[in-house]
Order: sequence, then structure tokens, then C-alpha cells
Amino acid sequence: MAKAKVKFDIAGVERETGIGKDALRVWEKRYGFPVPERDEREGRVYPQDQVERLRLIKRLLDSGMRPVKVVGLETPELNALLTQLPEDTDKNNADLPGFVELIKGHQAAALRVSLARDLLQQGMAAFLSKTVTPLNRLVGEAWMRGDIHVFEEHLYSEQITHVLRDAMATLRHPDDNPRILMTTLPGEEHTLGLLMAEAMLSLSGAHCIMLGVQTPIQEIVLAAKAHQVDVVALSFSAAIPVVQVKSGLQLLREALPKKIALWAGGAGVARLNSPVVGVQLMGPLSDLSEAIASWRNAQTAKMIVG
Amino acid sequence: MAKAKVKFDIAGVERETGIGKDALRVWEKRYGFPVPERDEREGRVYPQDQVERLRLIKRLLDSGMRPVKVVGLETPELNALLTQLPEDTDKNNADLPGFVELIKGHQAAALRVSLARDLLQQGMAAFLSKTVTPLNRLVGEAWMRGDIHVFEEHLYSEQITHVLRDAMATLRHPDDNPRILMTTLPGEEHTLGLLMAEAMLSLSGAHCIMLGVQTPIQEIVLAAKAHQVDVVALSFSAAIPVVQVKSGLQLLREALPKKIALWAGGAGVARLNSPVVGVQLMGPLSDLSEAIASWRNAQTAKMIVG
DNA sequence: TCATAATATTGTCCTAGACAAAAATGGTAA
DNA sequence: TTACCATTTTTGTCTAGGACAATATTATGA
Repeated sequence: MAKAKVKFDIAGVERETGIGKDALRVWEKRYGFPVPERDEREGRVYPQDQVERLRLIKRLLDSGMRPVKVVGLETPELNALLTQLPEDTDKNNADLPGFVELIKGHQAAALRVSLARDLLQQGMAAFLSKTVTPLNRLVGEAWMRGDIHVFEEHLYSEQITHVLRDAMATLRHPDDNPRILMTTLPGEEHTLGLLMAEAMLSLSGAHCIMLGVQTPIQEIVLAAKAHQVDVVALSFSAAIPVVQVKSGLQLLREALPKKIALWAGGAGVARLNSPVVGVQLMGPLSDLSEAIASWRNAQTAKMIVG
Repeated sequence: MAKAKVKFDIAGVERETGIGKDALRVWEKRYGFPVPERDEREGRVYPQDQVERLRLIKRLLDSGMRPVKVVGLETPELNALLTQLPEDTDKNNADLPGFVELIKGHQAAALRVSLARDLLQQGMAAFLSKTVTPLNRLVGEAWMRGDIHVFEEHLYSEQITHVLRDAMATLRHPDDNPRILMTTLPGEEHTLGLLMAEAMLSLSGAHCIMLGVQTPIQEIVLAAKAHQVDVVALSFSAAIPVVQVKSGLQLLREALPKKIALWAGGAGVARLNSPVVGVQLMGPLSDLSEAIASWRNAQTAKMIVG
């Protein structure tokens, strides 16, 4: 069986690996890797094995290593480094390794059933904070190490999504306060964090208006006005650069009426070193119920004063 | 109330409008628009109104106009052109205008209820082909004309997603054949087409393994092998460039074992002028049930021969 | 030991030019 | 008229090489 000689152009490599075109070109000059072939008009053509190596490199960079240390390395050395990545030895929830086994065994149906059972046993709040959140981190780290494939992570997300949506379908939200608009900024495509937040907020009796991912800033402003929301809640994953989080929040805060609160949560905001004026940053998911509570307090206080 | 002076750098404009950085620079030279301000180190800084104009331009380009005709124009002229876009006068389903009204009125809950009722009345197959597909086009075209905002489109997608997922939750798939892996290629982020296809395929009794969007090509191959699927089904929206559809399909076909069939559907494949060897192109959603049927026929034929 | 200053790194932006694919145009025949 | 082929224009994306701010690392002194 001859190895299929799959080739990618520079745009294809950017899509497949998430490494920008400029970075690919400048790495070639600085570190001597990747060195793509060229087509008839000098265009870069990356063979499959270089793309593979770039994926390994991307993982190491995402887990904090510096390009100068890893971009030059051969595949075996990269794999050696990947296995050295710190394994999370969090034993809070004994079921977690079992879930991971199901993911690696591609048992989608069984995974979903176990997760649903876990949800019923613990209740939504505990399920989110004690199972889903650590499991997300576990899966993310295993992916970094190469223990879990991208497609396995996708499958996992899909099952969590199902379980959460099914659970929320049983909730009624009888036009409660506060009204919360939920979405992500352009560039942030991860749905899971948003969905978890929606579950948590719905649980607290908030009225969530879910817009899905990647709503342009101006559109968020329009939507907030149209739906007369009290709060705009944004989710940021670990994948998004910190500078984008910061500038995005600042831009939106400026464009949004002052009376509408802006909440931001997720792994992406945890890395913000300084606060952003006018934006309420959320840590763990449990912060959300507290935020709801204090919003309601502030509201009744206003009514009394008024 | 002072107008908020929101500014974007070139990367921000690319994220917000979907127009590439290179295109933005070359438009500036060729058509004299956009002409951004510059920061202290000559970096382009786009004010809010230019970004707004770029969004209008993007819509016109997506609906088939040519840059030379529209990139130079002022906002009023752009709006004039947008209103001239052909309105779809498809009267197959009398409920469609009602749905559109609900979308524009931001009646998320009412919209979902009406859609669910429509689904129950017509059945899944008819609902998908006679309601959802034309409604998608209607919404898409209204968005092009500016009659519907991005956030309204997002809200609509979200409700359709809910209705379809709820409906599928009632389906049992008792490990049936064929086993179908469902996903999109990197660059294609639209979930709706994929979900509609899943609904159709599940209806035909296929066993769908949903991976969500944007799975790298190599990962699709791994997933197909791990799950021992018979078919890989990809969805392409109208938003994705034709060249990406073609090259993506070719790359994946080469990398995938020959015994695994490759199906491609959605508005993105409708624009392919020539077929791709080894790839089965799907037109309307109803093609999927036929494809399932003929796959099963071929399968039994093989068993008889073998 | 810890904070601060100096140095190295790294991704992204810049300009300017080139070119293939796609679209528009022209011309010619049925 | 319509249909088809050839030519010209348009247009997005690639190339090279250079610059620089933001971040991380290392050196230095209190």
C-alpha cells in the first residue's frame, strides 16, 4: 500500500494547523523548518509529514513552550517532549478516568449515557463543576500530549453538548430576570463553554438568549437592544489570544449602553492579568449564580431607591 | 450622546467582515477604499463607519456582484443596490413569511414552537425540504439585502438547531447500517447543513457519528478507521470558496481507504461545475435517502456475489 | 531573594510586485 | 437570435524582505 502523497498549500496548512501564513514563512527563514517544496510558480507546497510535525509543534507551543526550542526538532524529539508534559493528577472525581477510557474507545453512545447518569446523580451544578470542567481540562491536556486525537475530542464535545441540551430542554424559563444575551466574539468558535454557562444561568432562573458563536461586535449591540437584555455574557476559550480578549471586551464595552452589564468567562479570561473597566470577569462557573444573585439584589435596591 | 469611536486594526476587520487582509490592502490601492487612518507606526486603523461599509460591500460581493462595481461606492449607493437584490418569490409554503416575521420580531420562543408544530404536521422529510431549506435561502437572501441582521440569523439557526435536535432525540438508531461519519472540513464552520443531513440520514435508519465542524483531513481518516464507518459525509455551505471544496474533497479522497464512500452535500457543492472522482455529490436533501437505499442495494449485491 | 533593567524572541504588520483563476468582452458561426 | 470559442480584464492570494512592539528571558543590583 503506497503512502498517499497528500500535499497542502500555505492556506491549507493555516486552516489545518492554525498556524498563520506569516508565521510559517518566518519560521522557515529563522529555524529552517518547515521547508516546503515549491510548485511551478514558487508557491509553497507542504507535504503531509511536515504538516504532521507542525501539528505536534503547535501543541507544544500551546502548552507554553517557546518556538526556538521546538520548531527545529525532528518528530521523535517532539514526541518525547509531548510525553513529558505534566499529567494532571486530579483525583476529585473518581469517574473521570472512566470517561476518558470511553472517549479513547470511541464509545459515543456509552459515553453519553454515563455522562447523563452522572448529571442525574450529582445535579447540574455539581455535574458542571465537578465533572465537565475537570474533564474538559483532562481531555485538553491529553490532546496536548497526543494521547487523544482531535476527532476524539470532537466526539467528546458532541456528547457533552447532547447531554446538556437534553437536560436544559426540561427546564422552563417563564420570562424571568435577568435577561442575558449569550454569544462569543468573532474568532472564538468554541461552543462548549457557552453552553455550560447557559446551563448554569438557566438553572439560576435567568432568561438566556443564545446567539451561538462569532457574533460581530456591532451585531451584539443591536441584539442587546432588540432583546432588551440586562446582561451580555461572553465566553472565551483557552485557544484565543489574550490580546484579542482584552481588545474585544474594551471595544464592546464602549459600544454597549452603560446600563447593560457585560460579563466574560471561560479559560480565556482567566489569563487576563489586569481587569477591564466595566466588565465583570467570571472565574469558575459557580461565579455565575453569585453574579445572578447580586444582580437581583442590586435591582431590588434600585427599585426601593427609585 | 456622543458616537462611540470604535476602531479596528486590520486583523479585527478581517475577523468582523470576513475580508482577507491582503484584499483589504489591495482594495485600498486599486479602488481607493477603504482608506484607514494610521497609528504611530503606520499600522492601518479602520473607523467604525468604514467597517460598516465593508460589511455592505461583502454582502453585495457574496450575492454575485464584482468588486470594481461596488468597492468604490458610498453607503447610500450601496444600500440602494442592496434593496435591488432579487427577492425570492417562492410561494411553495405559505408559512414561510410568518416564520420570517417571527425572526424579525425576535420572538425566539414563538419561532421555535411554530417550527416544531410545522415539523409535526409535515413530518421530518417534508419539514426539511419544504420548510427549512427554503427558509434558509429566504433568510440568507434577506440578510444579503440587509433586511435581516446577523444576530437575527444566528437566533434563527439556534432555534432550528433546537427543533432538529429535539426531534432526533426521540429516534433510536439500533446500530444500523450504513455507519456514517459526519463532519466538515477546516474552514467550514456552518453546523446547520450538517445537522439537517444528520436528521435525514437518521430518518433512513443510518447510524450517524457526528464529529461537529472543522475536523482536519488526517483526523477524518483516523476517525473513519476507528469507527469503522462505511461512509464519510461532508457538508459545505455557500460561504466556502469553490476551490476549497474541490481541493479538500480531492485531498480527503486520496487519503481515505477506497472502500469507504465519500459523500458531499450542501450549497457549496451545488456550485461545483465538474464532478470529483470517487466522491458522490448530493443535490437536495432527498438525495440522501436515495443514496442510503442504493448503498444498501450495492451491499446486498456484494454479499450475494461474495 | 526579589524587583528592575537589559536583551532576545516572535508574531504580525508593512510595501511592492507577480500571476493564475474567474469573469467579462468580443467575434464568429449556426 | 443563440451558442461557442478566444481574448482581455479583473481580482484574490501568493512571494520577498524588512521593521517593530509585545512578550519572555536573562542579567544586574539592592
